[in-house]
Order: sequence, then structure tokens, then C-alpha cells
Amino acid sequence: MKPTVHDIAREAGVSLSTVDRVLNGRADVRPKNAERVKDAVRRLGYVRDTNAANLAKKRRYKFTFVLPEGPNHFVDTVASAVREATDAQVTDRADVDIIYVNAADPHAVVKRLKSLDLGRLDGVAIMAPETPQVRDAIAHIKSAGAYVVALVSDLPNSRCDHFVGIDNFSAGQTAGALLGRFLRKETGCILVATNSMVSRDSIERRFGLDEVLSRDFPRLKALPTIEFHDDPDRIRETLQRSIAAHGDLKAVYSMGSGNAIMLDALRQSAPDRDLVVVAHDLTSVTRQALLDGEVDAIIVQNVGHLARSALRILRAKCDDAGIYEAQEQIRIEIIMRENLY
Amino acid sequence: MKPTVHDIAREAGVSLSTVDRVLNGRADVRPKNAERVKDAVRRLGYVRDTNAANLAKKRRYKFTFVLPEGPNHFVDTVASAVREATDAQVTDRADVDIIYVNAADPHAVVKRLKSLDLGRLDGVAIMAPETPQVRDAIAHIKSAGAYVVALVSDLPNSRCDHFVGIDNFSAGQTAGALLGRFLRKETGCILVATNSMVSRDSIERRFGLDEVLSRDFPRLKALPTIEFHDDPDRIRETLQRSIAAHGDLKAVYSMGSGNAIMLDALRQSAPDRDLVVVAHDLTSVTRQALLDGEVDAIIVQNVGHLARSALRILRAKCDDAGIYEAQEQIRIEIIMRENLY
DNA sequence: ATTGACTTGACATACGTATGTCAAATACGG
DNA sequence: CCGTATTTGACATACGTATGTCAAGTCAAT
Repeated sequence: MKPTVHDIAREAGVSLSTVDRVLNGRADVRPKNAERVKDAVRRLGYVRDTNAANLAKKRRYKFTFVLPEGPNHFVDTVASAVREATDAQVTDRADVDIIYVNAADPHAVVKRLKSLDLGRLDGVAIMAPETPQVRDAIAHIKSAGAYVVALVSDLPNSRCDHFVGIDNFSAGQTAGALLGRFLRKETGCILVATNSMVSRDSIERRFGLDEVLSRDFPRLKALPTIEFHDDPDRIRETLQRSIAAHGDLKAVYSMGSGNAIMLDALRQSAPDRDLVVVAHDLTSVTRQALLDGEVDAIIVQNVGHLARSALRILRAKCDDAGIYEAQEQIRIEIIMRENLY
Repeated sequence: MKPTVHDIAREAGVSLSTVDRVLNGRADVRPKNAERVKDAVRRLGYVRDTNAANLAKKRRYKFTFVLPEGPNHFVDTVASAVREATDAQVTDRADVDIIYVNAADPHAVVKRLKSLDLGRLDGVAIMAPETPQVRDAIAHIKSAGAYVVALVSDLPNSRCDHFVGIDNFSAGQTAGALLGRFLRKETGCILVATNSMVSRDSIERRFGLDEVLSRDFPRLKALPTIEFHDDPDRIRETLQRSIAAHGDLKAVYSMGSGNAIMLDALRQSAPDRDLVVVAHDLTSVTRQALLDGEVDAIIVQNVGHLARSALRILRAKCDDAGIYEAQEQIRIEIIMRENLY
């Protein structure tokens, strides 16, 4: 039988009240008695039954997901994964809502974050680029007692409680390795594109790519990253120029947002070239491209896992419970048509 | 506020006792009242608080994992994943143990399965090839009221409550697609090996492989499957013969158990040949081979996920709760050195 | 209308924890 | 050793559900 607070009280030779005071960090306990209780806890290996505690407390967790607004297929998949996880029993006793912020405008982000009802907010999962303003807002949220996890993009300087997402450097390496193997024995260059290099994700992926290519596949040259800030014309033009300029273009690596534009341009500019294409993120667009054979492989972080993991971690933080790391590890998945799900 | 049994009683105009009788399927309730209660449940959208119920019942779940005995790295990883999941909070209120059976001896398997204390067993996860004897034993377990899930290998004719594992046909297709892409524009043949084709996993993987190769990569020919029943000499010999006979041998596909033997033989027989190697299952052996560059990619079903999923599903069955399919989907992962975890 | 069988409801207790009240015990300064 | 401030313990109630007991209610058949 697992020990209960009653057992602790008996073992420590104190009353239930005192045990409660110690366990819940209330004041007015003499150090000697506090030690006795802690000793008893250690000796008996007591762990609080969180479910019973939550029942008694009528505990409800209040979590908010902060996502970037604007048209972005990947963010949409994240949002629906959050909603789905919220509906399932995973989020027992949790109220979850999603708010959108204009990530491009740091001040708007901060304004929105500060307008959260910090009074009864238990945790926040934030997907946004790290700016000084965001950092401040996070400090503000944390000082109000809520936990904060970074979602998808890490916020390394913001003292978040956790990061939920993949290691983007490794993701870039993975892309490089795929390209290198798909182009076994071939020589040529690789076009690298993304919507924007301001997000650290793209930067890290690019580093990973370069590292692997130069170390393991020096016969392949990655061209300078093309950024196409939501501008279809620009990418089409650049792409055409690049294809014309590099007769030895062998592959395309689409590093993240903007897959749709990229693929459109590719369809128009190089329908007959036999290019290897690797992209990121599983969305309706990339899924279809995979099925159509336009993309060879995509590198994926499972959004369902992201959402569930963020929720579990926030909850564990609130309960002051340990995190089951093995479960929370977000994997870099490689998806081809055959293992598409 | 979520409705409670008290709300149901009030809404239905009956007593708490009657609500309890209906909800827990006890006898002696007039149909009219039963209907009233069910109506109230529907109207208020009542869902039982499983945690509170388990608390009141002092519920403990008793689960048993049945794994094949004998030296097998993959099974070892499954076992330790089960132990790890059991230690973590995932298996709150569950007692889990692992028993090993000699899968090659159907009668021994059955004897072992029948010796389980069915009295207070709530669920069983079985990893074993399906034989008529196993089928009977499962029927026996189920008739005692325990739930059964098939683990890793499906048991399609055994009326299990669930299958936890990957679709092996798709896994074979994935292997084929990888090989086809790694050998873009090349022509030649592929050596396919496994320890034994009696398990349906290998058969299905082989089908998947053949399907993809013949449809998408007809320039690649897969040789007849080599089975090497735990016999290092045999595989070495066969491998040497195969390498000698097929000057155009380009790749090796190791379909499952026996990776270590396979890799040993490869090291001895063809150290200088630039072969593409794809294998299954992440074990200490394949991990090292990946790091050493001996294997290009491995196809993995995450054993941590397998273990947790089996436990969650068994528990959901016991609670008569719904299964959150998206979470329980075991993915076919492709692991290279760069996204190794 | 009465019997006996079946149904129902009121009530109590329990699970493990949280939380509040209040009197009793203890410590400490003088 | 007293008075006061602090610490402690006994007890009650609650969370949502389960389960048992027993008296009271309802029903159908006589």
C-alpha cells in the first residue's frame, strides 16, 4: 500500500495538521518538526496523490497558448492539435484557450500578453520570436506565478520553464543528410529557401544543413538562402534566375513557412527538372505535394505531440511534479509518401 | 461546473442510489427510471470523474506484458521501455509486470498464459506470433474479463481489443522508398534478410518492399529473402555467395531481428563495397552501426511510445473510456545519424 | 385488501487530500 | 514562574464517486 498523509503523521509523531503545513509550505512550523515530517516522507517514500489533491482542491488548470496570427498552414495545424488535445481526456481539469498575436509587431505582442488575466492563469505556451519586449512580457507573466513554455521556437534568454519543440540545428542536419543520400554520388548545388531568416529556427536549420554538407557531402553546394517575405513574385523570379544560372541545380530545401509559395514557383519554373525536394512541416500543402511526388521527404515535428507535451509539462510544473523526459522528447521525423500518417 | 451524480439525480428526479445503480449497471432498476437517468446524463452531458471514482474504489489496475524470451535486442528495448513507463506517473495506480514466454513453442506459451492469475488481472499486452494455441489462450483470458492488446505483431484472428504497433506493410514500403531514393538513378539488386519469415511482420514488410520497388523503382531488384535462424555462419556464407554472384548488389535491407549477425557478416564479407544499408529497430547495435556509418537509415517504432500506448489503451478499456486515437497512432519513424535520439 | 416480491431512497462510511476553526500545548522573555 | 506569542493537534467539512444497510415505497397477484 502506498503511504498516505496519515502514515506520515504517525511515522513523524506529529498531527495531520502539521504534516499538511509542511507539505504545503505553510508557515508556523518549528524547524525540528518540519524535519521530522520530511524525514518520514523520505523514509516511507510518500508521494502525494495528485488526483485526490486536485479533487479536494477542486483544482482547474488555466492554460493559454499564444500563437502567431496571419496565414500560416503550420500554425493552423498547431492550433487544431491544441484544440484536439484539449478535448481529449489528456487535459482533464484544464481550461485551455488560444490567442493570436501579431508576431511581427513586438509591441502588439507585449500588449496582448500583458492583457492576459494573470490572476488565475496557471501557464502559457508561447510560439513567437524572441525580442526584448517578449522577454519582458514573459518575465512579467512569470512574476505573476504562471509557468511559461516556449513552443516550436526556443526562447533561450527568457528563462522559460521548458522548451517544447525540436532541435532545429539537428533538423537542418537531417535535411542535409537526406539530401546527401538522395543525391548519392551526384555533384551540384542546392537551393535553400525560407520565408524569413529572422526567426531563429531558419537560422539554426541553415547552420545544421551547412555543417553536414560541408563535412559529409562536399560535392553538394548549398546556395545562399533565399528569403521571400510572403512574396510569390519574388520567389518565382529568384527561382527562375537560380535555375537558369545553375545548370547543376539538383535539389531544393524549403526550410519552413512558405512551402506553398515555393512549390507553386517550382511548378511553374521547373516542371520538367528532376529535382530532389525536401521541406519542413506537415500541412495540407506539403501532404498533397508528397502524395503528388513533388516533394521527396518532409521533416516534421508532430504537432499533436507538441500540443500534448506542452500541456503535460505545464501541468507537471503546476503540480510541482517531475517531467517524464522520455515522453516529452519531440522527435525529428522524416516523412515520405509511404509513412505518411 | 461539470455536472455530478447529484445533478443527475436531481435532474432525473430519482435518488442518488438509483443513479448509481444505473451508472454502474446494477440490477433491480425499473426500465422507466433507468431511462430517466440516461436521459439526464445525456442532457447534462455528464461524464464520470474517473479519478474520483478510482479513489473511491481504491482501484488498482493489474497489467501483464507477455514478451518473447531469448536473446533479442529489440525485445530488450521494449522491456525496458515498459519498466520505464511503469515507473513514471503514466501508470498511476497500475501494477505492471513482464513475463517471458518461449514464442517458438506454442504449448509452452499457452501453458504460461493459462497460469496467469486471471482473478485479478485487468489487461494483457502480448507480443507473440499468432498460433491456434495462442488464439485459444487469448480467448480464455478474455472470457475471464481481462482486456488484451497485441503488441508489435498484430493478432488479427484473436479478437484482441487493440493492436499497438506499426503497419508493417507500410514499414516495408517505407524501406523500399528509402532504398529507391538513396539509389536514385542506379540499377542493381538488393539483398533482403531476416532471421525468420514465420512472423507475420517480416512477411508484411517484404510485401510492402516489393510493392514499392516494382511500382516506383523497377530498376531495383530485391533478391529472395534470406532467413538465417540465429545462425551466423549461414548468413555469412549466404552473404558472401550473394555478393559474389551479384556484381550489381547495391543495398541490403535487414528486415528485423538479427541485425547484429547481419552487420557482422557484412563487415567481414564486404567491408569495401559501398552498399546502402537499411535496417529495422533502434537497439544498441543499430544505434552504433548508424553512428559508425555502417547503416544509412533505420526504420523505427518508438518503444517508449509502444509501452505507454499499450498501458493507456488497456486502462481506457478498463475504464470503458474512449481511446484518443491520434495519440495512440504508432508512427513509422525514419532515423538517420542526424536525427538519432 | 393482503401478501410477498421487487424497487427505491435516506443515510452512513470510505477513498486521500485540503482547509478551516479553535482550544491546548509549548516556547520564550522577563 | 508568569504572561504572552507561537506552534500544535483535534475535529469537522469538503471534493466526486462507490458501496452497503435498511426501512419504506410500489407493484402484481391472490
